[in-house]
Amino acid sequence: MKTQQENDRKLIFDNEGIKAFAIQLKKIREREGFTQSQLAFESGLSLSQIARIETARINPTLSTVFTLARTLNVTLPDLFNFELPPKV
Amino acid sequence: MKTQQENDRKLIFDNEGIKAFAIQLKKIREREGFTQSQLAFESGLSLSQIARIETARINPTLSTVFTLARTLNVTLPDLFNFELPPKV
DNA sequence: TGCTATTATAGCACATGTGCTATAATTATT
DNA sequence: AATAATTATAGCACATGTGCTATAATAGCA
Repeated sequence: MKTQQENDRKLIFDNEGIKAFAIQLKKIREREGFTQSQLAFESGLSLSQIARIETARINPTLSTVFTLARTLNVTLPDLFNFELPPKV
Repeated sequence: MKTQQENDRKLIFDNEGIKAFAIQLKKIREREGFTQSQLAFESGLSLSQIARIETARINPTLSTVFTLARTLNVTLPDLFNFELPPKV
């Protein structure tokens, strides 16, 4: 019976970066005049996923982020125009 | 017995975007003078993961990408300074 | 040509992202 | 306050990202 993390694999979850992205997404979404619901519908992503991203509960994939950028009609440098906080 | 995809869940895998990012990462990595191996070691990511990203085999998470940006010492707008291809 | 460094593949196990559905909590509107 | 709109949580199932290890393929270089 294996207990959790009995080995040495270390997964990275970048809390600081994920939080910063959450704030940025919310800012851009509101700037572009979308509700979470609209963004979900138009992007094909699920509403729960949008909420999870904006509350920094999850670590989204690039595919998800790219889909958001396309739907919001913003460039990647615009969407990623924020300072990446240092790892704590 | 469930067969694959007997339901309607559609997962997005943004082939075009992932490929564009693969090219960009390789470009930036070489520009910054890293081998895949060095980048892996210094970032704490696995070498296989770096290779998988640069060959567009996988859809990395933001945490992974943020870790790469920090190690390569580039800003996010720099790392994401490429055109997102339209979804086909 | 061989040797070495570098990059790419492969397979496994585990962790987790995502869709879906439902519900709760919060915020805006009247 | 009451209602509606919006956002946040939760739980499940499935797909897949990631680390690890090993090996193969390729590229540079003597």
